[in-house]
Amino acid sequence: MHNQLNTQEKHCPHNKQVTCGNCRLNTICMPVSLHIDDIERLNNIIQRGKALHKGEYLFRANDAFTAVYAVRSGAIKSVLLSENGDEQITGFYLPGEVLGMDGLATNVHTNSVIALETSSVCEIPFQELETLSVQLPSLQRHFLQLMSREISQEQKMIALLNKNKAESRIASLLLSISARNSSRNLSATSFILPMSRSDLGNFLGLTIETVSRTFASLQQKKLLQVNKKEIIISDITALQKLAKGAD
Amino acid sequence: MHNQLNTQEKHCPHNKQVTCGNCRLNTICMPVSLHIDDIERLNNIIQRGKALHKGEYLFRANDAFTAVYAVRSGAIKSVLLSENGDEQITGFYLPGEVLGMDGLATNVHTNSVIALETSSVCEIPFQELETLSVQLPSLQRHFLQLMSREISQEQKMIALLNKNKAESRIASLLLSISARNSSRNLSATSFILPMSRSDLGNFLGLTIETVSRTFASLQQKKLLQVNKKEIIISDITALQKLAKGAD
DNA sequence: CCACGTACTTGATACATATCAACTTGTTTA
DNA sequence: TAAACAAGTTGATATGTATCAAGTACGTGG
Repeated sequence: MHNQLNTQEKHCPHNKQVTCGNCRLNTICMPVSLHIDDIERLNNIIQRGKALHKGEYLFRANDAFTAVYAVRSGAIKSVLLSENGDEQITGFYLPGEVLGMDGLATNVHTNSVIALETSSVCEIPFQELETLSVQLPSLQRHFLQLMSREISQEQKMIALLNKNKAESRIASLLLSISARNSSRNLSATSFILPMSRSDLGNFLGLTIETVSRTFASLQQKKLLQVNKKEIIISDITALQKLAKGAD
Repeated sequence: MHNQLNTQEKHCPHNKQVTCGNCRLNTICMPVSLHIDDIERLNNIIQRGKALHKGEYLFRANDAFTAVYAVRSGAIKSVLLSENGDEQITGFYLPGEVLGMDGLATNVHTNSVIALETSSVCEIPFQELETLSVQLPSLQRHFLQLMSREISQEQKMIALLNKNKAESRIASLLLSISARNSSRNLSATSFILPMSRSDLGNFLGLTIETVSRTFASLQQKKLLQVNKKEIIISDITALQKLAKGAD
């Protein structure tokens, strides 16, 4: 029922004729101006349609780094486990987004990556990607840009955590998901959160109680309607103001 | 007087015969197994010895991205300015470390980069680096690894900010500087902090008062001796425990 | 040498959010 | 259907750090 909102993204695992060339997400995943036959070459190295059920791992910390992954459908989280054992969610990944570059520095993944719901991903073997990049400078450029964007995102996250209060953090996260949905031609104001309150709190550095209270407060202020994981943004301007505000 | 500790790193701006091949920092900056003539080619594209005085900008947010930079001597901070005007220090860079990749995604820098003390940097024009990378796969690899390491670092930073209290944050930062000094064959237990309390607080998400009190407390617990910016680590084991500890 | 500004320290109080606890709701298992 | 469990909500209290305020130490320029 709720899932209906996502229907247009449901991936049919038997639909094997999807290619990078005709993938609806290619403007997000690989928005690089490649010649049609270059896209074909990229297409040839990609393993499509690896399916994951909710809670399943795509890879675990300390696994060998062999590939990066593009999310095709569903939603995925990446988790860093610190020495003292507790977990830090380092990102949520939605369709069209690329993950797994954390393993590049040491050839070993530092994060574990887990499906938040039934999902599918395209696997892009790194060695082939690297080889192909040498021949296609724009592909190399694109890949560097992907990583640079990740760095920028995390820097903004650090600023968010250092300066902003609970309401502002929640507002920022909701706007981030809203914008990413919007770029996939989904509603910017009405969507289902793929993650639990606990995941949200972990990611944003808040307890689940604070997350819960903040949703209640935003709802009371008429900026949102919250029903379980279903979010309707009623006043996106106010939400944006909140997200920017130093408090 | 204090600066004596750093004497061995002081860069003589007139010493033009330093090359990548003989640079004492090349194991940190470009620890890539290049043939001797490949190092020479890298050397040829690098502009050496750009000098900066304390407080001077290397580049500013919104400047065009044209190069990355390796710190040769001194210390440098990078600062992200958010929409509401307040600043977030996103990193401190010590000799041998590479910065400036924040501009890659959009060809415009998102950070401003400022010298914390008299410093010098090597400028590595990005276009040339990119061209050379195509011919030298190990250089390309190395550059990707630099970026990946930056991502990992920032993820750890996010975890630190989300889970750890003031003492733990300060301990982590001191240990980070200690380790980086150590890798340059400087003392791991006795050094001069290049940044102000205010910079420290900004970076770690603490007020300067809290930074000050935390130093006082760590000193009282006999983990440190603090004298202005001079730090002597007395009990590095306890400090490591503090840094890991969830509180 | 003194006045001034900047960086830092120390103390008292306020506040946002963590923590602890009880409860609700929905879901799975027996 | 009941029982057990997981996820989320709501309330009362505790706590770490921000904020406000006053002061000290140091370096600079007059």
